[in-house]
Amino acid sequence: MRWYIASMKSPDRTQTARPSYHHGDLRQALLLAAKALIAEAGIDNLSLRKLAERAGVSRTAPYHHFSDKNDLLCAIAAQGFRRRHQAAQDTFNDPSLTAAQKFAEYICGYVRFAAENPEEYELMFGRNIWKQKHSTQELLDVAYPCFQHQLEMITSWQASGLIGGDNPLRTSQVIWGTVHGIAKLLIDGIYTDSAQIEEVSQCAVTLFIKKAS
Amino acid sequence: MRWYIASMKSPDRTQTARPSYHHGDLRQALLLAAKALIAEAGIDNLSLRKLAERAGVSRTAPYHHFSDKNDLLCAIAAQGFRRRHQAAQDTFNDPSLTAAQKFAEYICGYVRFAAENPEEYELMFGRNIWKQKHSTQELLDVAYPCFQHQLEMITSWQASGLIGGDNPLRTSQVIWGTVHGIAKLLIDGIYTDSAQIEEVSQCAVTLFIKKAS
DNA sequence: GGTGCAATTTTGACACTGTCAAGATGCGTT
DNA sequence: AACGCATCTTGACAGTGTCAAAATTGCACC
Repeated sequence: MRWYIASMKSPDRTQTARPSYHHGDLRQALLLAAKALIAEAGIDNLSLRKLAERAGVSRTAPYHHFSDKNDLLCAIAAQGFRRRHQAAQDTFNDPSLTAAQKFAEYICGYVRFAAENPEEYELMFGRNIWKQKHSTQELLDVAYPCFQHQLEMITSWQASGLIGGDNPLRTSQVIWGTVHGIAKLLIDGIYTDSAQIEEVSQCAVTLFIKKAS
Repeated sequence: MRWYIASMKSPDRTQTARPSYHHGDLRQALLLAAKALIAEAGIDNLSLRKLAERAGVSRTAPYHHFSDKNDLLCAIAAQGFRRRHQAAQDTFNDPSLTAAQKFAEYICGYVRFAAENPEEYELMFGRNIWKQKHSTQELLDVAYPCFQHQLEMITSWQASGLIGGDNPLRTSQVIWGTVHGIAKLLIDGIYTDSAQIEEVSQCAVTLFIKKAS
């Protein structure tokens, strides 16, 4: 009966009211609540304690579903990679687009994705996650194919003569760097005018595409 | 005489032994000690308390020289901007270099600077500093001319026909994005092999320089 | 030389964080 | 019905940034 009292104290549970002492699907509820909290106040203001309270459980309950705070963040980042990977594959496999259109959509779509989900993108590429051994195996398993797919796309565009360069790996590293850098400068508030996103992306496209001259 | 006892407890003071109760130049000592600590254990592991202990003062002493932890970090970041700005100016004003050489040196030098001072670079562009109103006036005063100078350099290279694009602002935003992105991916450990730095930078140079054909 | 002021430093305290250990609770299986 | 195990809670600890009030000292002025 104790949980009922706790439920009265914090009725603002992201998920539906817990039907019993055991939550049922706390892991999912935590992920949802975490994303909500991050969207409200940013990553820096996310604490496991606030998160637990939001989910209507005690402080240490999350530790039975995530070994660590970092583990939770990696799980959210993994979701982001899945979404981005799916979107990139969709445009690349769209038969109604020319190679040039696909390339332009890759560049603009990448930056747009980061601009529309700044906190999630920050999580996906935050230094705390990738530096050293902080990344979960799940994150690696999801992120690596995403990186690989990027490499394949750019390599194919280069092979078809759409863009310049000679070494495919190096070229794709540069282009990835470009979109990543634009996204970062934008998210971090250094490119203050976020209305210019599309223009900057478009400029990048024209700079990389080889002129047919 | 209390300070003497304190001095015995933590003799590892970055600066020389404090000659009196008043430190003399605690602000400078704190900046030095902070950079040392960051170099040892990274930004995330820097706490004001450890820093104060390292400098041989009490926990709250730093608050009389920096209003905030963020204020301290901004001061370190400002130093980084000054160094980078100086280096960029030096190469740009070097009369023994051609425009193409200057451009290549700008790209490679930028990435090299970030790779050689990863923590400082992280500080200079960390989201916590630029997001919202977290940046000090001093930081703005130092960083803005640095950004401006970058814009001028790239604009001049574009005007001389060395690199493509039409809108100077957009072009320089893309190129800055490229070097920033490469640097970030490198620092955050996503481009694992740091021996490729120069190759990637060089590839970026060749991708941007207009072929004389 | 003594005195008072202002700069500097310290001690104490508070709220908050991540995380561990030990106990409580309830579901599923035997 | 009873046991085991996954799940959740309470209690606790070390660490963090930061504020308020007290202590210490250097310096200018009489």
